[in-house]
Amino acid sequence: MSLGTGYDQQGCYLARALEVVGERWTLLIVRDCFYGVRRFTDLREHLDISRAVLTARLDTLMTAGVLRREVSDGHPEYVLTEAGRALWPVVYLLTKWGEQYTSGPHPARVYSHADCDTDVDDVGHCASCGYTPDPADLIVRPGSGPNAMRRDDRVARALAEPHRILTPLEISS
Amino acid sequence: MSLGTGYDQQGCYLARALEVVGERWTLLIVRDCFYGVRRFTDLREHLDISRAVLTARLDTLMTAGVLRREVSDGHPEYVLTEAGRALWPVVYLLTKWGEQYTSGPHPARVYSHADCDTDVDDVGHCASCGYTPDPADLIVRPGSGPNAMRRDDRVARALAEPHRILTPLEISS
DNA sequence: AGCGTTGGTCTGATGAACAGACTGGGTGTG
DNA sequence: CACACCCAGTCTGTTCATCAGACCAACGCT
Repeated sequence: MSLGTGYDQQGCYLARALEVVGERWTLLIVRDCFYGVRRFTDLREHLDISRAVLTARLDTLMTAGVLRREVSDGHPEYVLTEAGRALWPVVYLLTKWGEQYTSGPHPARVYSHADCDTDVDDVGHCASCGYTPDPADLIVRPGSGPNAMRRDDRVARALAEPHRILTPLEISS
Repeated sequence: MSLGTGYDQQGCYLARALEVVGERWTLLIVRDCFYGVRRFTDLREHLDISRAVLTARLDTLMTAGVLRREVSDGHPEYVLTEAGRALWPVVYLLTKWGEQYTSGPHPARVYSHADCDTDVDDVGHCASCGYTPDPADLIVRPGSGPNAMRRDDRVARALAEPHRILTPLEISS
């Protein structure tokens, strides 16, 4: 996509957005970045995605301005830009939609507002504070349902602990 | 997808949601359904999608419970179910994201609350009523920017008039 | 110098999407 | 009735994307 084979409706911004985040794997990569995954190998291992495709996706996300590549102590890290962080509501709502409308009522992960320790609702609103917190002010933790923690890789194990969104995840080597 | 080649992370509801609405064309089809497009040929013509792929997508959307097929006066019509209508916030937010973060600041379409005639904001909220209206209570109209109305098919012409979302679109033959 | 880890690229096989031809049922029209 | 036309698909051969897995270069460690 994005090379002329895209949705050819230049007037429509939904089509434009989908050229960036509508390809296979892309939104899952973005979600992992929100969870604090930043390294090539960690993304690859957690998503079970081929190296070539991951490289391609990171490239389109970078040229679209969703991710930025930062080299810290020799290793590249992929971090969300402003445009990338603006995708949080989309990721959150789609996850909630999947929870409600694809079989199984047990949330795989629960999100709470760090400032007041209240779980946010289906649209990301914090009832006790009366507003919708930034993703950076949310804590993810695994839910209690049987669907929690199906995978068992280094990233999934790190996410077994409550973790603040948008902060780097500590991944055991 | 959905035939075993899907994202193989059963614990994650985002992945589940993407198996339904994450394929190429799917969300554009859903958006057109919100706009009141209901017939095979109209979808095909407006989206410039191949017949085979449109058939496949309608099938997965129906088995996922997003669309329902209703035969009225001999012709099948595809209408959004409850689960399908629940996708409105996702469609709306992604469109707004595309507007903000892919070049070009001119909204292709503008959405207003039918009850009070106020344009809704970037998260779909109506400032004068103080809540977020249902999609069925919104009116779409083309924006004034240069990006409005690039296409010129029967559906695009019908959408040149202000139109209430989720009501069938009158398409000239 | 040799080995492991990280972050990739390259290659051949498989699967999905595309354009365009074809089909089959219903609907007017002469 | 015969005929054309429209609508909603299916079928086919080609092109393009994805996949698994091999390969490779840079760096660090011992």
